Amino acid sequence: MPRPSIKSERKEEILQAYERCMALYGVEGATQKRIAEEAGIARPLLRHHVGNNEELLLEAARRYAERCKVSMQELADYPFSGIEGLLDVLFLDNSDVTSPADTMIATGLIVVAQTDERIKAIMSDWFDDIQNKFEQVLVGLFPSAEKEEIASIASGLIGIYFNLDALFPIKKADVDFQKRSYRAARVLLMSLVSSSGNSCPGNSGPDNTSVRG
Amino acid sequence: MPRPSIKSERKEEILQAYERCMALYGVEGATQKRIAEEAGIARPLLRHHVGNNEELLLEAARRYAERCKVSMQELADYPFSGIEGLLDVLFLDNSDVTSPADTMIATGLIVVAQTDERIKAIMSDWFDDIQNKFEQVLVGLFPSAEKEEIASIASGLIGIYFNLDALFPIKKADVDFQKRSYRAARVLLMSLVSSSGNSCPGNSGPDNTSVRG
DNA sequence: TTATAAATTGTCATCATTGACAATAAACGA
DNA sequence: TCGTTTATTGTCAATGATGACAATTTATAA
Repeated sequence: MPRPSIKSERKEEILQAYERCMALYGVEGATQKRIAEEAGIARPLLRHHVGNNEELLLEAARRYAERCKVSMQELADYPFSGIEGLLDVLFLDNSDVTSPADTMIATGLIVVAQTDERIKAIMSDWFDDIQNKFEQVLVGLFPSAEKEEIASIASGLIGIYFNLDALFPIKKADVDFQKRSYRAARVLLMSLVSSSGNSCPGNSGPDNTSVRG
Repeated sequence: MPRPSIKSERKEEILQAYERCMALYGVEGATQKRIAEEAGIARPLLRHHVGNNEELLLEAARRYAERCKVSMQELADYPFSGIEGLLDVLFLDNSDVTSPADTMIATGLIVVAQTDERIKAIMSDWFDDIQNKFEQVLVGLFPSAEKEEIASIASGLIGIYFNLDALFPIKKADVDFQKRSYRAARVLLMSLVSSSGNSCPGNSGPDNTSVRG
């Protein structure tokens, strides 16, 4: 008899709007007013569907981490043919493991993690998962490579990849920067080719292909 | 006859306090109240010595970029003996090219750059300078290496280095992560050893040495 | 149709932040 | 000592953000 609850859907919409605001204005700049406008609803509904500011932030962080986990699982499950395949997925704009906005949300949440232990725990797990999934991908590509070497290259790749996304607002037009990141990532991957027994799957760069614009 | 002006000194103190607040609370979370408390002065003095919110932010961004420029110049002037010397300066905690807080300030300013063209211009120059200085260092270490290869490795190193700092709040206790970043950076540098005609300056890792705590 | 529970809207008090200005205290030269 | 300029403090209004609640509307089952 009651009116059917759409709380879960609305909550999802609100948290999505929250993420967009965090990416654009920073965590502290993502006010309820902006979130409500972005979601196209009235502000009091934020409270109704999710909760007060504290609950909003916590739920948004949880949702963000969960969303990244799903993306990373897809990455880990993807049947990469070789180094170039992985590089394309990570650095060419047709795919979307994560978006620049995602990385900017992460940097904002990491700042908050300094003063909020719950956010810190969420983001710590968030990063561990990313590291694990990158290692899984590399193990798939280089089964005979040393585990420590795999882990190091994974961390390096993540760094280069995150850096590219984090600088997107000021470097989106800088194709050279994108190419350099691509090449550096390839150098890291190539080190696994030579150290393990694999054959080299070619080393032609992205050169004239379209890069993240 | 007038009372001597200490505006420049006070301004410096205020902007330093502003940076500390940005690193801890994010750009939007760095309120005048917090800045004044951090600087140990009364809030109206912010206005007196620097200006309103807009001027505060712009001056802080300028000062930050200038400070990084100086650090980067020191890095470029440093007489590195070899790969390990550079790696130590970048990844071991006795040195301080930039601090984790600096990287967090940068990520915050980059978010603001999306909605403020002046900040965007400042941060774009900021990054170009860092890229140039890293390339200078690498040219010094590998004079015969290809220019494009130098540029790529520089970008990769910057990414790994920034990533390490950006994740500091959630990974400061994770020595493994720091070691992995170090090793990945070494792999990048080693690629220049083999591609240019240099002799290999050794490949012993940081293993049991103290890493950024 | 009607009861029920949820969604939605409207509104208000409270608090925090900012901008602005007046008033006072301090330092230095004449 | 006195005058001038600056630093510093105190204060207030305006704005914006948040939390809370009442009132209304809506959708469904009985």
